[in-house]
Amino acid sequence: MKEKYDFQEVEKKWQGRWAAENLYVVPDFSDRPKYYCLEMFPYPSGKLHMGHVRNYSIGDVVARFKTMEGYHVLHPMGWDAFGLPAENAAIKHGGIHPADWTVDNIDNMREQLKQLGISYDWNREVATCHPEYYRWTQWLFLQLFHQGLAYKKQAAVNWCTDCATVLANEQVKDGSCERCGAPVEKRELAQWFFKITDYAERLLKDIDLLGGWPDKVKIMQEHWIGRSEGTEIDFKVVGHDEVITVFTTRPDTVFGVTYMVLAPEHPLVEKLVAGTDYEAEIKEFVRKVSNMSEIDRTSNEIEKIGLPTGAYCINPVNGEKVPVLIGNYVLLEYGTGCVMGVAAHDQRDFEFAKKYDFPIRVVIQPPGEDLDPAAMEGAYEEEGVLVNSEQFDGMPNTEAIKAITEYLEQKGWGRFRVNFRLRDWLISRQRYWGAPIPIVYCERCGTVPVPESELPVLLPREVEFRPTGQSPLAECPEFVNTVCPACGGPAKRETDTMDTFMCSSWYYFRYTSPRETAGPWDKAKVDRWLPVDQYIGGVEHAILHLLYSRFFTKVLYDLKLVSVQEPFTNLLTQGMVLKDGTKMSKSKGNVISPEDIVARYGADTARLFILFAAPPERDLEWSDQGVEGCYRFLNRVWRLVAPLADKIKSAADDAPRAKQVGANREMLRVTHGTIKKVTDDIGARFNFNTAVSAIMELVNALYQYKELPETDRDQGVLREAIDALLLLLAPFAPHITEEIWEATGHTGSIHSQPWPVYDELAIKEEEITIVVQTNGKVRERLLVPAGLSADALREKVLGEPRVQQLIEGKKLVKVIPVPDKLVNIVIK
RNA sequence: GCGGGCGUGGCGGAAUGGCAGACGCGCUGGACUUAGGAUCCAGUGGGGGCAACCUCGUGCGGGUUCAACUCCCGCCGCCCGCACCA
Repeated sequence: MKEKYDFQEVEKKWQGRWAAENLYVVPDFSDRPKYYCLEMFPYPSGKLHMGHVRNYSIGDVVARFKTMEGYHVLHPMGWDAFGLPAENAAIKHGGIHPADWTVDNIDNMREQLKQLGISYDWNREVATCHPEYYRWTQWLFLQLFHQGLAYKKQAAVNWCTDCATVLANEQVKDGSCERCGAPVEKRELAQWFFKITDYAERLLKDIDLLGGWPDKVKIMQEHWIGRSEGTEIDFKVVGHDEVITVFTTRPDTVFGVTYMVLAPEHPLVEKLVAGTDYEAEIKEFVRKVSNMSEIDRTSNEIEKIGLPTGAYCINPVNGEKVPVLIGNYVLLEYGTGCVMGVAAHDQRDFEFAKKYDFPIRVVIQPPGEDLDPAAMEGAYEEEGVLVNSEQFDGMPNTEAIKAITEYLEQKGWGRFRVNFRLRDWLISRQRYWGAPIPIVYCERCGTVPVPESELPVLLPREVEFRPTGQSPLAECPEFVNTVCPACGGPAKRETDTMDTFMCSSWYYFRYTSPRETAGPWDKAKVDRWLPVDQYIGGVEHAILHLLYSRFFTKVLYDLKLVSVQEPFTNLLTQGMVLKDGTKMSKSKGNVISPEDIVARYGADTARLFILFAAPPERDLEWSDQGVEGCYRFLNRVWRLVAPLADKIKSAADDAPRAKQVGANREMLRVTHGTIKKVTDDIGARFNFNTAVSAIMELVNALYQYKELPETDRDQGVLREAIDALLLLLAPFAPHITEEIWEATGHTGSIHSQPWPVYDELAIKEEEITIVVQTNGKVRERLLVPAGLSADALREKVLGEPRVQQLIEGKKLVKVIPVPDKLVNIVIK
């Protein structure tokens, strides 16, 4: 073994050998229990960033650990390779084709991942932009289409002005594009949607099945789905043959309605004002509102404005005529796009009514109080008893919710209804670099799905990349013009491509049979591997990717294409990598490049630091000095073993544990205690940072131990300790441990060894230092035999002269013995 | 506004309700050395004491308990998510 740790040489050597020996290639089937360890695949943006390094280092520890524990582990990697940056690069730099740009980036990043020594089965690599992959993305689209789950409709959709394409609801953040931050507008366009709302109830209910997910993510999804129970009530419009249907969660307040507000874009508005004095003003207002950016529109600061339409509608329960307005705060997308105004019992309505002088009618009376509408300073939203509500007077409002709904149903004026916040998933994108939607429009046959046998609908290579608001495919006649699969007549292809979240909603199935050509996957293989046992990635995907993937899995389950209802059993959302307290970004100039770190310290150091510096789900503060420390530690391990390697080689195979005494006994104890702690920290707690610190402590103990005179130590004990050290460290620092493993005379890769098992007997202490407290304060430490019962411990401690001194002259109130830990003596 | 998380030395962070600060960084001292920014050893929360020790200490204020960083209640601060949801 060389005297000095040359990480470059070591890492290169083993990366080459692992690849040559196919060490990480996983067979499809095995008798061993399976374990599917998956990290979110990256968008091939060019280079890995520290977030990737963290994500994949965590996954690699889990995968290697589970492999050593004897599981048949699937640990694949691939590329979320369609998407805007490639196309934007083509627009910006001319000359470079998105496909070439993407392939170059993939090659580059694959190389980086290999340099990190992550144990991927590269035979299973997939890239979503590959025709053999998107062929099946298109195939899956067709399955949804045939199920009636894919449909095209004209709708006011989110339009990113910068990306020049529509966005899904989930991709709009604070009224801006989630990706580029540009303002989002509303546009009326015909777009393809997936009916994820059909699955809203199941997506919500099955959150219960996600025991291994962080509560935070589950709550976010719950909120996003946003189930609420309420009542729909029909209000007839005076003088029109129209009905305004309103959704409310408070049908108990229906007798308190004094006006009605529609969303400006509500389809009825135009009809109600046509030909009236109000028409001009309303139309002007609607135009103004719909031209506002999403940011301004949804801002809380904005003043609530209402305009009368001149129309009136009839409250079915009391026959009252109430005015119909439009209001800028009413959202067309939610509920039925209108709100009934109950000023007395809704704070927002209250303020609105004050501003426009609508009557405030109390219909819920708080217990023991008499609300005076004139004196009210805010709405009363709590529970109470109904008043001014005819036959419902005197009923507690919680009961009235049900009773009034039943009454309305009986009369045919309304109905119980569950409403969701979740909208259908808009999957059309007016961009080039995505999977084409496999649909053809024929003048005679209408919308015709491309037959499965004609997939994939290939992306043409030669197109113009100008962001015009139309897909570049639309300007490519060779692509657009086709024949109708149904009648053979001339037809035009759909030119929108699919949201890339569609590609990433099923890739984890594809890994199980990545080269399958007869279908998207081989059912037996999918059944072998799914569900994913551990999924690891950033929280930023808490809603988008994870919700879409759950939706896909449920659809595929219903189609009997997969046998699981949920794709990911356990989810770990890793924290961000920060520098100087903030996210690394080019503009802040605080980016640390993984390449530099690997070049300077090696992959093992980089991985070790990132796992040591913080628990995985918390944010991690980057520290150059911390990296130095980890580098020092690996050097320390090297220097510990280097001079001993030859001796260890020739040591006996087994240290006779039972016979060891003194320092040897202690060394064994530390060794096995460390095995126990590290096994628990990785396997049960995912606390890699404390696992690493336990290994560091083992190394510290070994440094002490090796300084002993040779006659005082046992070669077998030393060897056992060093073997354990290497095995425990192997998932974190795979290269250096492999090198030392070989140098200490082992044959076969360390990564194929069984995980060490601790010996209960070796850990067992004969004597333990316990703490003696009086009134909860530490006063003494005593060495007592291990395993004393509570009673024996009490007697033993009270019998000690030093303890006698402590309690002398005091009144003994109580003694609490905690075996092997402490004794607390309560005295007065 | 609603929901979630966090708050512990100079720093990153440890502590199934049971010795607060493991491990690492930094710092201080020592050893080795021509030299060390290498390595090894020791020390390192505040205050007090020559010392054994004493005392205070986990954002703040209460509570439960023999015992609270940990559990409960009320605040304060920071971070994240959602946000006119009818």
